[in-house]
Order: sequence, then C-alpha cells, then structure tokens
Amino acid sequence: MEMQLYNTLTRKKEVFKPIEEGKVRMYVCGPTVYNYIHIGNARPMIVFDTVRRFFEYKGYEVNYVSNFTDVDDKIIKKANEEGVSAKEISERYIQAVLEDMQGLNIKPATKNPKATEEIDEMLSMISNLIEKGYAYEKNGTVYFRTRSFKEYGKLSKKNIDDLEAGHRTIQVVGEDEKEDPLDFVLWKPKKDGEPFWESPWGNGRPGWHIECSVMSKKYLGEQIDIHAGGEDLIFPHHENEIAQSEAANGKEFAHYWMHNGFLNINNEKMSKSKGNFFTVRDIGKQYAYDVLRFFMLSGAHYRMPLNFSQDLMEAAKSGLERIKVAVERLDDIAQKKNNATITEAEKQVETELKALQDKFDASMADDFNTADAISAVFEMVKLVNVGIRETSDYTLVEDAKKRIVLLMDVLGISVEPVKEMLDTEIEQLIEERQLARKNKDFQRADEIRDILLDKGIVLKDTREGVKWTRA
RNA sequence: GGCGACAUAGCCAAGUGGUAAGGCAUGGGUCUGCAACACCCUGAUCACCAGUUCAAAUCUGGUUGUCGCCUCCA
Repeated sequence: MEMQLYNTLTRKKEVFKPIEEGKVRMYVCGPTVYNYIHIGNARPMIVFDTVRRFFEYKGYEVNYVSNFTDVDDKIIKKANEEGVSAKEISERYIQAVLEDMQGLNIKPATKNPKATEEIDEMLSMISNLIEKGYAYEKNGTVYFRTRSFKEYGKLSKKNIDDLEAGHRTIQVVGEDEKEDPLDFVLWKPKKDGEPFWESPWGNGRPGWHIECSVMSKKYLGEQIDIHAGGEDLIFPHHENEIAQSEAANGKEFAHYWMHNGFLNINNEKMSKSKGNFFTVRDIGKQYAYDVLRFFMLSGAHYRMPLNFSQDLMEAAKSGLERIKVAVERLDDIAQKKNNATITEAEKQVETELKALQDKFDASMADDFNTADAISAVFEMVKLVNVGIRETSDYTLVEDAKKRIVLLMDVLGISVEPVKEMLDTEIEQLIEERQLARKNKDFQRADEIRDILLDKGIVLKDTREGVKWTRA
C-alpha cells in the first residue's frame, strides 16, 4: 500500500519512499529533561509512536531514535535551585519521562541517546564544520556561519534577509562578537558552576541544535527518512539542524519532515503564568492514560491544533469505553465456544469488517488520519453490536474481536479485556445475590449490591450475566 | 512587517469537484424486579460575497473572524 505523508519541507503530501526498502529511519526530537513532561510534550510522543506503529503494522522495520536533551540552561537552573548536580536533575526526569511514556503505551525507542553521552561526536562534527568554513570560533564560542549555508530557510520558508531585519532589535549576549546576527551557537564556553566538557575551544558545552544533528547521524546515518517534532521546532531548531547536517555531510539530511500541531488548554496556549499548565501525571490522576492517548488521536488531525478541556476528555473517555465494552462482549461470547452455522447475514458482517479495516488502513496511509481511522473502528463496533449474537459461531466472533483489537493496537491502545480474579469473598457475595434474585428476595439482593458498592465494586446485570467494574 | 494555518450540527471532528463519516451530548425506544450499564434509533447544506463548472463544503478571487511561528518552547 502506498503511503502518503505531509512533508513540511515541500508543504505537500508526498508518497513515502524509504531510503532502504522495507525500512524506516526516523528521528523524533525528544524532551529537555528538567521537569515532568506536560501534556503538550506528550502529543508528539503519542503521534509519532502511532506513526511508527502503523509502519510496523504495514511490515516496515522501524529504527526509531529519540533523544533526551540532558544538558541545557533550564536543567542547570533547576539544579542550582535545588542545590544538586545537573546530572541528578536530568537523571531524575529521564526516569520520570520513561515512566510516563510507558503509561502512555509508547513503544521504547530503538535508542534514546543522551546529549551528554555523545559529546565526542559533537566535537567532531563541529571541527568538521570549522574545517569546511561553515563555522568559526570566537573567545571560546563556536558559531555556525548561517549565510554560508546557501539553502538556509528552506524548511521554514524564511527569507534570510527578513530574518536579519527582524533580529536587529534583539540584543543577545555575544551578539557583538558574531560575524552576523544570524549565526547560532554550536559550542558555548562554561560559566561558573556549570557542567562542562573539554574541547579544542576550551571547556564548555554544546549548543542545542548540534545535539540532534549528531545523534541522528550516529544512530541512523547521514541520511534519514523522517525527522519529526513539534511545529514550534521548525524554526530555528530544525532549520539549524538541516544547515549543520547538510553542511557537514554534504547530502540531504532528512527526506520527510513531520510536525505536529500544538496542544491548547481551553483554547489558550498552555503556560505556567496562566495557570493552565498540566503534566501528564496531573491528568493521569483523573483519567486513565489510554484515555489521554485516545483523546490525542481522535480529537484532531496531528497537524492541527488540538484543544484540551475537561469536557473533551470526558467525551473521549465515553467513546473509548464504547469500544472496550463492545470488545468485552465479543470476548464473552467467544468464551462460549459456540459451534454454529454462519448465516448469510454473518458472512456479510465479516465482509464489512474487512472493508472497514481497509478503510482504517487507507485513512492511516493518508498522512496518518487517525481521527478518520478511528471512525472506522466505531463503525466496526456498531456492526458487531448489531450483527453478532449470543449464538454466533465463535470463530466468527473471535475474528471480529481480533480485528478491532489489532487496529486499536496500531493506535497504541489496548482494548483486550483484562481478566481479573475476584476475591473469593466477593465472588461468594455475587453468587449469594444471584440466588437471592432468583428467589425474588430483592431486598437481600440490593443489600449485597450496596455492600459491594462500598468496596468500590459496581455490579451490572447484563444479558451476558453479572459484570462488575471498579468504581 | 514576514511566513503559515484554520472557519463543517449543542460540542469535538472527517471529508479537497458528484450531492455531508464518526464520536460526545440531547431526545425516543429495547433490555431489566428496580437501578446502573449496555444496545438500537434520532440531527447540519458546510463563516460571508462573487466567480469557474453540468455539478463546489471541496477550485479561484475577495471579505470577516480565530490562531500559530518569526525569541527558550512539543
């Protein structure tokens, strides 16, 4: 199947053609680890993990690299505030990010390089850029000579002269020593109390942009298929990466640039000052992580802005529940292992399920239209709710269930019913209640239901028998 | 000032030339001892104006409105 994805570089949807047949090399800019990640950080993680899962579902082997920026002004600031080392801060939050990602069902990357562990390669690329005349050193700082890279601005579609005009009013430290205000830092000298590494230009640390160029090259090669991140990274981060990598390697860096839209809170940009700043953990206290993931994938196309609110999360929660309940029902019916003849109507259900899976695939293959793909899943749900009965042959039922579970897995959401053993005490109470109901002793039956409710067990008398959930 | 995006039912949202997917909510119904859950059914001519076309939400031009980037930021 041909896959199309929107390439920021060309501002068009393009047919995906991998560098190496059957393989995808993708790099996703990861977080700077100075705090717990917020739900805005979670969007690219979820979106691009889903991109990866779809490629894998289609048989591609994906080499997925995503970095941790573990040396940075914000990390150092936080370390100073707490009176601990920068390393302690970054390690603490890398651990936290990994936990959050696991909660969000984000597949572990093939490699999560850390900037501080790749310093040698950074020095080497910087030296290379200096040798080729693309960079220069002044008082311990190495700058990239922006105008020397002729294609600068090709990703963000910025005119280099407009940029310079815009910058004129902004005085940055070190501005005077730059050859050109547009030049950006590859290596900066250490200040007191900052972590540093030795370099030919004195002790210091790398600039932000060079990290990704280096880590991408080391783990994926000089040319990669997809480079992804939030849309705010287009300029200057990704523009600078292109300049560095293409100047150093002499070939096109990434074929496809993918960017996700921003997440807003109640239609406003999330910021600490507005008090609408939520970490993934904050939300996790109120909603299951899969609800957040479902919300991100169903609420809007990945390139569009996505609004976050309590109401929208509630809607996502209800919608996901609908899918889960349908799968649970199929699972219950399948357990019965009915052997029955498959009716014409049921054959039709199978045919339509197959068609809906094709619809799902087509939507995903069209620039990862997850919202549209999810609508196909909902159509499957309705189809099986109506078309599959208690007495249906179990092979049919299992097939239907597997299909829905599979597609939801592509989206990184597990809808497989979780089988939990009830405590024997609770089990006995439920049995006793069933007996009471049978004898029409409804007073006792309700009493038992209340007892269980106190323990957080909600009973549901469904057509398939008594079910329970934890409140 | 430069670059760009968006405007579809109460809400979210898909759809880029052939006559409006899906979800949430609402209302109606089925099931049930009751309740809860669940399930089924239920709604829009697509910001506005002009144009192209046999045909436009979908293309072109304009208007209005909302938003993003241009500075650390997913």
